[in-house]
Order: sequence, then C-alpha cells, then structure tokens
Amino acid sequence: MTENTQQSHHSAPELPTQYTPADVEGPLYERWVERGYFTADAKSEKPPYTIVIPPPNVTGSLHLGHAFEHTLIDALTRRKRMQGYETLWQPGMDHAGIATQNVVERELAKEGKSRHDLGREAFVERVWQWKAESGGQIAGQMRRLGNGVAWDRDRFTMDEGLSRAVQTVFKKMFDDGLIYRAERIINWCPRCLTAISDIEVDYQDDDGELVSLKYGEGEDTVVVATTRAETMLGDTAVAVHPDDERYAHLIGKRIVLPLTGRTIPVVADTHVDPEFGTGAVKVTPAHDPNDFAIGLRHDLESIKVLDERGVITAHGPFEGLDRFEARSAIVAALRAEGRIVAEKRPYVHSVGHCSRCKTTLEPRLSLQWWVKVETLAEAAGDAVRDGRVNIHPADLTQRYFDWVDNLNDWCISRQLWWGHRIPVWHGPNGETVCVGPDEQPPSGEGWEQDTDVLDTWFSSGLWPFSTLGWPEKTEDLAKFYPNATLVTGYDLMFFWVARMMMFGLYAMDEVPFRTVAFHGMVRDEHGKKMSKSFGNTVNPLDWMDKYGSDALRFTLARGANPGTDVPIGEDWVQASRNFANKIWNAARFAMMNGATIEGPLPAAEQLSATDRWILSRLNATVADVNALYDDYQFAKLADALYHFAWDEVFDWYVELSKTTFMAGGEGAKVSARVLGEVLDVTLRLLHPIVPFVTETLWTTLTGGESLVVAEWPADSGFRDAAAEQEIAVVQQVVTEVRRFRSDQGLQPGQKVPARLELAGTALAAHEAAMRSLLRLQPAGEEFSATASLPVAGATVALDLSGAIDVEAERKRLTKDLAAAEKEKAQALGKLGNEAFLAKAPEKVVDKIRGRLETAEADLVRITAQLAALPQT
RNA sequence: GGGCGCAUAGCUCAGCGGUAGAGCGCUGCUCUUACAAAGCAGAUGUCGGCGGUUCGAAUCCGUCUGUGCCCACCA
Repeated sequence: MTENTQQSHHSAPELPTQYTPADVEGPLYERWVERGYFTADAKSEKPPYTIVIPPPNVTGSLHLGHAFEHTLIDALTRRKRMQGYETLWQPGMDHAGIATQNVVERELAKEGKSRHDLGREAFVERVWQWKAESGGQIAGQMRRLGNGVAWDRDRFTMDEGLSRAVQTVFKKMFDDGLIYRAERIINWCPRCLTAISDIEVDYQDDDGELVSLKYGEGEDTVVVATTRAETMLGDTAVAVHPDDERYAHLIGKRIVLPLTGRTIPVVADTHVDPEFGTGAVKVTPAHDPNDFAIGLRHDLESIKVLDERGVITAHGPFEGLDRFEARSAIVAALRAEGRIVAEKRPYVHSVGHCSRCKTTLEPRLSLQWWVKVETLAEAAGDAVRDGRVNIHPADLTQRYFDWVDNLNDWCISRQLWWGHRIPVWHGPNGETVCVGPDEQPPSGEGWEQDTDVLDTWFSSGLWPFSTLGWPEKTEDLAKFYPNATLVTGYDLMFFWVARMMMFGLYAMDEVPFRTVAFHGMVRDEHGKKMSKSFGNTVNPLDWMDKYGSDALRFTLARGANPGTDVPIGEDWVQASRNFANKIWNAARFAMMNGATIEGPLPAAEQLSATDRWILSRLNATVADVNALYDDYQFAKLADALYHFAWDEVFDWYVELSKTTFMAGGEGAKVSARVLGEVLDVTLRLLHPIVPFVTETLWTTLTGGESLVVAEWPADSGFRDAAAEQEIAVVQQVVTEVRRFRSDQGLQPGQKVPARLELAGTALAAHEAAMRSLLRLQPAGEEFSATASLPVAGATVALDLSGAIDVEAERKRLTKDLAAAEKEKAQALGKLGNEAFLAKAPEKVVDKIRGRLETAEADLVRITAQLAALPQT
C-alpha cells in the first residue's frame, strides 16, 4: 500500500478503484507482528484480557471451522486491545495423541510400513517431523486470517514446560488418590489397539442380527438372545430377574454352556428386564460392561475370549478367527447342535465405533489408569451453578450439568506411542512409584516406566494455565489467569471445557475462565455438515485467495448466532467481498472530497441537519455494537455495521452531502470534517472483524499509526431526534419521487424540470440535495406541471413535457389508497376498542395513534396526487 | 428410553406478545461526476397443522406432524 500517511488528509490519496486484498493483507500482517502489537506484558498496568486458542490438532491444516472460531476470538481480542486491555490471545497447538498417531500411521502405510517396523522411538521421531510440518501450515493459515496472537508465546502440549505441568498434576492427583489403576471393561479399538474413553465412542445404529440360543439340557434349559454370538465362549452365567417365575426353578443351578463343555450358573439379578426378550441374559463379564457388573455382584469368573485385535483366543476350533468370522462360525456350530431356537433376524441396535477410525469397538476387560472424577466434577458443576463461570448461550448450561452431574471415572491411559508417557515406574516385585517432575525415577534391575501414554485431553485440560508457565509461579499466571473468555464449539463441552473446569479448580483453586462462549459448527450453504466424505469441505485459504481474508471473516462473523450452526456458501463470501469493496470506494470518495479528522468537530449549531443526523446515528450505532459485543452477538453486530455503513452512510449521507461538497466553501469544510469523523469511527468499529481493509483506509485517512492500537470508539451521547426525523422526511420525498420516475419509465439519468414547494418546511435546506438526487432541473419559463407529488408537507411538481402514463399512475395510487384506508380502519378499530385502550401499554397506544396519523396523511397525499392527475 | 432444539419469502437465517425482516437469488431501468464487486425501483410469505390463553399471538400454553442434536447399561 501507499506510504503517504503524512500528507494524506490534505490531498486526495491515490487509491485504485478496486480493493485488492492480496496487495495489502500479507504485508500489513507482518507489520503488525513486527511492531509487537500482539504481544502481552505481564508487567503492564492495564487490566488483563485473556483468551486461549482452542489448540488446533497438528493433524494437517485448518478447516473452515477453525477460521470461524479464530474470527470470533480475533474480533473479541482486537476490540479489547483497542479498549485498552493488556490483551493476550494465547496461541498454540495440541499434539492430539490418537488423532495424530493415526495420521502418521496412515502416512507410513503408504510406504508399506507400520509403526512397529520403526519401533517406538523412531516412530515418535517421525511424528515430531509431521508435527513440524503440520504446525507450519497451521501457523501460515492463522497469519493469513489475520489472527492477532502472541506468537512469542506459542505453545505445544508436548513442550517441555507443558509436559512438566502434566507430570505435576498427575503426581498431585496420584498422591491425592484421584488417579488409580484398575481392571475394568473399557472401550477398546481393535484397530488403534488402545483403550478410549466413553466420550470418544460414536454410537451408530447398525444392522445386526439377533439370534436366540438354547443353553442347558433337558428341563433345565433357557433361551438367551444375542447379537454377539462369539462372546458366548466367554459366558460364565445366565442371569434372570429374581422375581421371574418362569425361571425360579433354575436359579442357583448350573446349566450346560454349548460348545465349551463348561457349565455355568443361573443367577438372579435385578438388572435383567423380564419384559425384554426371553427375560434371560447370557453373561460375559470380560466383554460387556453390564455383564461385568453382574459378574462383580455374583462373583463370576471373567473369561477373555478375544485378544486386542478382536481375534478369538479361546482354545478350540474357533481360535484365530476374527470376531466377525467367529460370529457366523459359532452360529453355524450352534445350529448343527440344534441350539438355535429362532433364526437370525435383522436387528438394528446402537453400536459403539471409534471416533477416530470408525472401527467397531470391542468392550474389553483391561487394566487401565483412571481419574476419580466425583469431587472434581462436583466442583466443576458448582462453579457454574454459583455463577463464577457463565455459559453462553445460557440454554447450553443444562447440557453441561447433565454431564458433570452424571460422570463416570475417566479412563486416561492409552496404549499409544504419541503422547505424555505416564510418569509411573513399575518395580520388579509389583511396586508402583509415581514420579514427580523434579524426582529421579527408581533405577535398578527390573524397574520400568509404564508404557502407556495419557489421553490427549489430559494435557489440553491444563491449557489455560500450563500455557502461562504453571507449575512455576509466574508473573504471567498472576496476570492472565483466570482467562476472561473461552471461545469454543459446543462439541467440545465435555471433551475439553468440563476437563478444564475440573483441572483449573483442582490445580489452581480458581476457575479457568469467567465466561464460556459456545459457537456452533460451520456447515455448507444448505446447512449440511461439512465432511470429507460428502466432498463439501472448504480450505479457507482458497476463499481467502479469491476474496480476501476480510471477506471470509465478515461472512463468518455475520453468520455467528450464539451456539447455533453456521451455514456458509461461496456466494456469501462474495457478498462480503463486495462489502469490503464498497467500504473501499466510499472511503476513496470521502478522501477525494477532503474528508478529514483534523481539528475539532464543529459544534452542533454549525452543523446541517444532515450532519447532525448521521452523527446521531453514528453514536447510536456505537452503543448498539458495544452492547452486542458484550453479549457475543457477532451476527447481529456485523449486520448492524453492514447496514449502518452501507445504507445510512454510503447510500444516504454521502449522497445527500454531494451537493454540499460540490458547492465548496465553509459548508463543504464542515461536512468534510463530519464525514471524516463518521468514517474514522466506522472503520474503528469494523476493524475487529475486517482488519485489513479498515487498516489500509484508516491509516490513509488519519495518518495514524495503526487501528490495531487505536482507541475503540465510545458513544459520545450525541443524539438528535429532530434531525433524524427531518432526514426521514427527506428520504420519504426522495423515495416517492424516485418511485414515480421509475413507474413512469423515466431513465435514471434523465433530467426533468421541476418545481419544489418547500417553503415553510424544514425541507427547504435540502432542496439542492434533493434536486441532485432526483435529477430535477430548475423550472423554466414554459414549465407546465404534468404531475404533482405532495409528500409530507412538500410538493414536487414535475414537467415531463409530454403525457405521463396516467393509467399506470392511477393504478398505483389506487392500490396505495386502498392500503392506506385499510391501515386507517385497522388503527381506528383498535383505538375504538375499549378493552385495548384499557389494557394496552401507553407506548403501544401511541404507536397505533402514530400509525393512524400516517395513514391519514397518506390518504390526503394520495388523494391529492390522484386529483392532480391529468384527465384522460 | 430420556433430554434439548428447530419448522418464518426460492435458498440460508434473524425476529420470540403489539403494522412480517435481512443477506443471497429474482424482475425492470441505468456505466447518474466513489464503487456495474455498483445505483435506483420492484415482486415474493393465511410465520408447519389443529386447539387454547390474551384487547391483541410468528411470538405464550397444549397437541399433532416433520426434522436435527445430545445423553443412556436397547441382552
């Protein structure tokens, strides 16, 4: 961009007629970073404002959802920075354990290798390489978007410092008895070969087959149904309801389990629903969570029949079969023995899948590490209940409570290689030692570190304080914790938000943030979920290249209604690009006419009604936008700015001021100052959403250093209802005459002789502007009015020097007349209704009276216009 | 099975008790001295159905239908 900032407000700057984002965005961003605008200083006297980035996974590049989230956070932090806060937009990325490991494993697979070919150490090295690459891409995308993050504070969940935080918390929780190791049924992914937590399970309705099996011999038989026949090899009981008379005679007996040569007991357990199926349930404690619970209650044996890959381990003819092969093989074998009493029937049921690879999960008995959540979850719930943390929008609060109030212990160990290794050493005689960050692990023969790594959300849960240097007592921590706001998607409420709440309250004894502002998911233009399999995903870079970052940002902000999903289509980005271009050209025009911010704003008495009107509207807009920002109403504030800028400033104020500017002199100088003011403030207001175009124009207009560090506008309190009313009338007259011209088929540029009767009205001052807008020439000697348009106390008489289309006009007016009459009748009806008058608030009654007045005025106007029509 | 939400103009959505709104799209006329990525004018909705509350309901209540999401130990 041009560097003519010093003299720019004295001479019209040379700006091209079209805004080309690519020319300005990159260099501007680098300049902002170089000048250190985005850094945050713990020693600052300013009040802090902190938002941490929801750390993107280093699994590739950012998608539109990230761009959306970043736009919102950037807008919030840019505004706060302008408001004088010591603002920290903490950047960083997440190692994303299982997700990243899977991505790199897929890369390896392309080379025909598995992670086992490399071994743990080499594999992890390989993931670090991938991290460097992915992280670079992500940072590049963030720069393109214009994110004002403190790059000097960039963090990664597996940095030394953050790893230290992980180890510290683990040790503390271990010592407090909040972390323990236990063998339980967990969700096991036979492809990823790891346990996953309950919330990493995606349930889908799958088509299964229900088979009914007969267990036992002779009179002691019972029929059970199952969709997972292969697990019968591990059955160690049949359970029935204690009150179920059908099976009373069997309770306590042992019956024959087919194919195995074993006998199993029939136990009574209230978990069984006698109404469901046969009322008898096969019990496989090693491969089903409910059965495991039954097993505990009845002291049943747990027999594992599937290995970690889902392959049958039980001895016998089925050994080595995959679980799905085994399923049909076992059904076939049972059929051969006459054990199938009801043929397979289709059965749709909910089946858990790995949220990372979609593989059908296998519930599996396994020794894992757990977090005891009870006290942590209670504290996390209380912090919201007592208002220390606000959830926005509020209707998501219930969902949060439902979760934290009904939480099961959290399985935190993963049988992966990429992640924070569990800081526990196992000794040769079964000893277990948890090692803190400053302690030496036990050495000697037989001591080994636990091979598991932690759930990736363990480290993400520490993010609001681990990024600030915890466990050291840093100045950053003192200044920037708790964070002000957390901006994230509602899909992360359980994975991340609730965990941050638990960890923050536990480790810091303080909430992690004051407000959680949930956003929705970005969808395509038809509201469909974006996914690679639908082929409707968008790389934000493509749209930024085509339309500019500002256009993408504005589109995303404009769609951001709290907590609700955001559909976005390329057409909409185009429309935002058009808006940016409109701002560009309006500013160009303003500067060509000498718009300036130099000198004091003239006092109200020196201003025209037009100037007072726009300043009144400007300040009202400042107030509106501020209120909307404080309520995270991005869509509404973007819309308010769009309409204020485009409709009011560009389409009306600029147009109404053109004659003033052309006339020159003192009036032009005053208007140039007002226009400069309006532009200045409007650009400031728009800057957090569209930082690039506003920065370019604002520095040119004002010669100021940068909008990034400029002051956020305050409502001066200036309002002028009279001027607003006056301009409303001007708009009404202009619109009515334009309508007439258009209906009469006059070309927009065609000049028409006209006589304006404005005497005695405030409109007289606007005659020149109205004539210019309406292409009305002075009435000459042989002026002969062919149409007379009375509007709001004024009359515009036009000489079309020829016949007008009387019928078209009569038709139009007749229609308008009918509408006005209807309006009048409605208003009269209301005002004649005693119940209404008695019960309606005065405000509403006044409104109806106003409506009646308008309708009556319209009737007078339209009747006069009809009367003025030439006879045919 | 439980819970939450949504059904408003062709599309995507605001409005949530007092005359139906926006963006895009559509129609017509214009390169009118910033912008055709523009300007001006215009058309389009018994606000899902049915009941109820109210002086008044797109807005509150009930119910039905359709649709989406979250949670759950569906053998």
